Amino acid sequence: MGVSQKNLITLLYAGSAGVGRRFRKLAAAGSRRWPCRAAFAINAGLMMRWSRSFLPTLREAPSDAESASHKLMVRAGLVRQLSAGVYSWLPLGVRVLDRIRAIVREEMNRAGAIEVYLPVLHPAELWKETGRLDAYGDALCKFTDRKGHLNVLGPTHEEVITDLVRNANFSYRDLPVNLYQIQTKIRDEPRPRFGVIRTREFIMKDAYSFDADPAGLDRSYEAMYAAYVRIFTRCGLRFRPVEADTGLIGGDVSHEFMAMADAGEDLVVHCAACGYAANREKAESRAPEGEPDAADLTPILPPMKQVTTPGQRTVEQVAAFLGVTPSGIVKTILFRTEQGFLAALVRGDHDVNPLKLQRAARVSALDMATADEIQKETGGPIGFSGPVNLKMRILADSALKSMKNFVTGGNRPDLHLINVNLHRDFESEAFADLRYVQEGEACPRCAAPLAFATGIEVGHVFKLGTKYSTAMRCEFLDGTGTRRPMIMGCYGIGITRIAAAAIENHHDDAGIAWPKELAPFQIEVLSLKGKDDRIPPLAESAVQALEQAGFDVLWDDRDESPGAKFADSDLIGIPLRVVVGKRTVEGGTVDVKSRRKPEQRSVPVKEFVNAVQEEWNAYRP
RNA sequence: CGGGGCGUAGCUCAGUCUGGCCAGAGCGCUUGGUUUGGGACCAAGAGGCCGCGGGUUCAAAUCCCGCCGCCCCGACCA
Repeated sequence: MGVSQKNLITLLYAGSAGVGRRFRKLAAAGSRRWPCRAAFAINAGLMMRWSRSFLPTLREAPSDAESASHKLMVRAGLVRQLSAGVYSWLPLGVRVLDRIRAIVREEMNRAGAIEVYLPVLHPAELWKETGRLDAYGDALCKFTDRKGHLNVLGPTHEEVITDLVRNANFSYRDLPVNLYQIQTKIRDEPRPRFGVIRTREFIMKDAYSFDADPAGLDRSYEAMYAAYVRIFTRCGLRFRPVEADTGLIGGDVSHEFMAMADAGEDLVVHCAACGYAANREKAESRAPEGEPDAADLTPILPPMKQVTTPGQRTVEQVAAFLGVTPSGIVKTILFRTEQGFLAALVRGDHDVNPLKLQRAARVSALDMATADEIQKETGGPIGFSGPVNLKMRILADSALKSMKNFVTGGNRPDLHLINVNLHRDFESEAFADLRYVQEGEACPRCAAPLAFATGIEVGHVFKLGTKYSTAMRCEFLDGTGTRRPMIMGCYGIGITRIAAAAIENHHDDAGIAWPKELAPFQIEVLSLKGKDDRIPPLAESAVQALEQAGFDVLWDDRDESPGAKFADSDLIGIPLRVVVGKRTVEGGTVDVKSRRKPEQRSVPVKEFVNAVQEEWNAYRP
């Protein structure tokens, strides 16, 4: 008790001096021990006064917010919505974006990628070259300029980067090259949702690699994959790389990086036993073993029979009507392709996966047939299609191999067939995996049951091959003097999405608890002034001591009640909190608290910078 | 694109079904005072094209028509 204010201020500074000097010395010596902190040691950390910034916190979440991250981002004053899927970023949010961008830059540069900055405004001609002006669909924002030229607001940048590289006139000696940018993308999403997770305007890091041969692409891809693991680890995300489908383009490798969270839009199929993970489009399951081929049993099978099923269109209706289970029914789904119509056969309780079907059928476009088309092609109405006497390509899911005496549509109104059997009653052109897996099925690698989980796609790496380089003649001269298309890869990261995913992964009822590397500030100093005018100068000296130690500090210097400050502090989720108040004046101590721990430490002022440093080192992730 | 819901103060919402005092509350904001270690208290205030346009009516936040905006669910499995 009764330490004079001057002494306290002196002590607060003294506590920092050692740390500050140590950082300076290390920086001067070019030490690699604290590469990230070196700059801060020379130029002290940054300080912001709450009262002079723009940090509008809200006690209540806006009514249109649904997910935890959406509510908290608005309440903590990180973002404000302007219109559907369009957000303004406020100072605290901007600082989070800065941290994410810094991590991404560091890791991309470390992986050998080179930063560029490409336009958002693209001439439509470029998009015509690859056919994507039409193929991209309604999500592409277009407008006509004053000269009457059609322009595109870039939703992605394959065309622009490919144009840039083809005009650079690279030879094989210049390859590989990997160019990246951090840029705002515009996509007219049909349904923006979950706050900043799916928006019409968002920040993305996109990288494009150009290689001379497939082995080079493999190396580029692996370098990006490794960089992504580092990036999402540093961002503190609970993530998992999952196998993803690439469609028919090249038939190559693709992985999505999913932050596992309830607010996720994507379904991840994974195996706890062996680590297999894939998205819903790509996921497979192990076929049951030892099933007899239906053909072997043909002689003892009962004859196929027609049954009247008035108005029974869906699998559920037919199953109930005939007293069978959906797994005893075969669904016949018609698709329109560029080569005409084809029928996909799957078990009644299974669902056709158009991507797998497209691949198996080797067609480039696939659309479900309309009711009119079904009537015309099968002779029967929708709901009564079947493979018997059907005159078109028929592909069957592998699960049909072990089925016998099943039910199908009869291609006539109110008619189904029972005791239908493969080979005897109809033929399938091929058997293949044509369906989505279901939860609990056997893992394709180890046969353990597969589990489902939702995730937020925060990154995607993709072996493009030569789709764009061929279409746009992005070529290089190889060692023999031959012109060859470059082999491309593309690699995206949703910058704005990471902020939301990090909050989904790190929050509690009171608010956000930022991962160490994403926090907008490292320390928040609360001054609980009351009527004591000696406290603000003490708080300021504490802030300065922390700055000198290299920390970025937010100082809540507002004239608010303690309760309001504590509540806001928990809400915005700065990792470490330092309280300067009555106890500092009376007892010569400040309170240091980690956002991740329930209790706080009371430490003498002369030791407080070291205590903060200790807590900072212990803060995970 | 289909279905559902909502639109009243900066935020959360009541009032609308059953038309009728000056359109309300809490939070936030301003001023004064009292408070000050977990969203303080008292008092006085400011703040509304009741989403927009049209109609019905003596009278519309409220009823009718049209439009716009926002949110949620779904997007064809025969």
